[in-house]
Amino acid sequence: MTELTERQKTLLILIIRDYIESAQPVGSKRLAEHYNIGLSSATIRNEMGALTEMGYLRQPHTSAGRVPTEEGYRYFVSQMMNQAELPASIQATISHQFYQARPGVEHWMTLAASVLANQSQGVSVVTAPHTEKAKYKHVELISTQGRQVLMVLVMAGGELSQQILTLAEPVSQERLSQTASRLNGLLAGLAVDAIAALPSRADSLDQDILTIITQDMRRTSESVSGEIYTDGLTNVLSEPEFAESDDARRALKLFEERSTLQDLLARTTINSNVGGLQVLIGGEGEWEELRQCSIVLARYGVPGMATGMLGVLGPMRMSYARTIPTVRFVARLLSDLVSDNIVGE
Amino acid sequence: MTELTERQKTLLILIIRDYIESAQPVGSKRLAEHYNIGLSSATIRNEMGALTEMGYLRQPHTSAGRVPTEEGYRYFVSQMMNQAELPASIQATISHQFYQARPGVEHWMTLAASVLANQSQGVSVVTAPHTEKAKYKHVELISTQGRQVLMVLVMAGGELSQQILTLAEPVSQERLSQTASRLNGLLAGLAVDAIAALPSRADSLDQDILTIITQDMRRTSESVSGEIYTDGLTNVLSEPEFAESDDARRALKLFEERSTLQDLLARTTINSNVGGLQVLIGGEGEWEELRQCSIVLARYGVPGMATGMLGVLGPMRMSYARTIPTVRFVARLLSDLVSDNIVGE
DNA sequence: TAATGGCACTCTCGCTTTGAGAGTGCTAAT
DNA sequence: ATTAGCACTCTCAAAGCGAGAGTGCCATTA
Repeated sequence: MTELTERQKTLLILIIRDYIESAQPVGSKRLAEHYNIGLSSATIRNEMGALTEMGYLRQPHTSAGRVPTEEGYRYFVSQMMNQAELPASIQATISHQFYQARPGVEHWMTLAASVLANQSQGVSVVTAPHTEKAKYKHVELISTQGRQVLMVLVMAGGELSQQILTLAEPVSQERLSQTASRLNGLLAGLAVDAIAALPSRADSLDQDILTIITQDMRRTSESVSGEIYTDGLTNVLSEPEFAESDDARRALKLFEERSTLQDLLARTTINSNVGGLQVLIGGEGEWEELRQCSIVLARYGVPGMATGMLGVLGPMRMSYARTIPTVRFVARLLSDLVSDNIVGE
Repeated sequence: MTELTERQKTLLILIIRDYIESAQPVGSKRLAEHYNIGLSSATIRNEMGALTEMGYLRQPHTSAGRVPTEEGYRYFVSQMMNQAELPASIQATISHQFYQARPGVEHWMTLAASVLANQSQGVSVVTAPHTEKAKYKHVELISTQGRQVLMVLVMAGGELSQQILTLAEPVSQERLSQTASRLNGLLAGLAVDAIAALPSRADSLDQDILTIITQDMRRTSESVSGEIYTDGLTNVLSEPEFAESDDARRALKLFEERSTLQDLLARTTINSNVGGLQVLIGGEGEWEELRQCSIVLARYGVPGMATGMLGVLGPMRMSYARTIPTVRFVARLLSDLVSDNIVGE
């Protein structure tokens, strides 16, 4: 694939921009009229021919305008990756929303998903901060009724896990508190492997709880991501390219089922770092359901401590110019939030 | 509106059943051929005319078959309300799923939503158990880092609320535990009003936490329902009646926005009791977005202690015969779960 | 020699036309 | 009371048709 001339670059970007706005194949005449490039439609036609030859454009049928190929989008995105800051006014609005939201990971995630969905008019997904090597921080045991006990386990990084246990026999709150306090002393800062390696406890209640804690921490460690929040599922339904086919339905289904979504996130972001930003165009051959879609993804958090993902799904002709800066900005914002509020070891 | 003859009843139910299956206007000839009622198409035509006259049926255009009106559906539903148990095998499958799910309200809700969505092929919604008069049960304060403190508040009925607090200055875990323990002693079993009426505490940390607890409990008391879980958003998109118009999108949007959904649940179930079951057909004039939809709703839980809602949204021609028993069964199941695991006072 | 104007050609899209099919209501006969 | 028959109505899908938009190519221009 040969180099693009300066003029071809300008033209290509113009075409893609126009197509993103209008959702309709763009022709040479329309281009020449609407934008005052100093070129006639004939010249543009020639260049379009060249761009088509090189694989950046495509014509739906012999006599329609041109439409960007995945390759074209990829070029387009690579061009705007570096620049493109979110307007200060929008930054302020978003920051403000976070500032006055109720504190708590849960609310931040919901808010982040909502902001992303609204700004980008796409489907957003945010995963809660998560550590791969869970470390013990604190446990609480709260007697509820009879043999029921509510266990709240806090891990370093801030992840929480709650569970209702049913004990073999009723136990007083006092005894539960003592057990919790003993375990807190014993386990503070330990990773799951270290805990598993500990000798059995003499007290049988202590031992039971310890076992459950280990299970719980293992489960947390093994899961690929924290809880998943989505928003804007319906946004994408109004896009014209999804009006007819049920491609949209299938893509949404993918996003609704957490397990497959987790899989997708895991596979695609295995090598993406905090601060980085990744754009998947057309499913990249991997995901049949996403043939017509693009995803903008970023990782946020404090590497090694707790990180999460956030992203936006939209039609392939989504407004990258709007989505990419938004994702980047929200990622930074969440990173700050995490590092400010992280639960230390 | 005069009485229906026995034959008219049979016919009406047959017609609706057929329409629910086929999604197409049903004509007299088709009816006479497929079901062996001992009647000719002409007779059926006459009866259909009568039923149309009475408002139970409608013809989309002069020469198409008949389609049920909302009134028709209402009659149909009222007929099946009493009978209709879920097949034992399905009951067993569902129970089994709950049995082997991880314990915890959060997981039960997710599972309930999933079961409802799958069984009914509609959009499901489940709200977590919630009490209107929140009573204090327990608080935990966990020091995280510097001035950050994680507060976990447990209320009678089992509702949880977590929050990250930022104190004015760092406080040791020991002092936090003492505060928590003092407050637990002081507040056990109290309702929010009683707590608000308490005299100020001497210790300023105690007082600060107390204020936050009060706020939190008030917020919980005021909210109409517990957290909302949904599933199956995409199910409804494959229905033929939503293929073209964006009615589906609007209905889904309604379900995606928790605030409006809460409003809907609040308004429609204000007078429905645990055990009862309510079917909203065509939005009942109240909800423009739901003109083409029906909702099957039930309340579950222990009245006075903690109750929640669950329901299914589908097209007006949803399979009531499948949905109604499922909703009823899951409601019973959740009620049992709540009363078994309720956090006592 | 790069850019342009002109022209013949192609293909889609929206419009109307048309005929088959399904369903109805009415009436006369059983 | 039920049914067979018939004329009538209306939708839906297929087919035909013309306008419009866009293309590629070639001769001409600056």
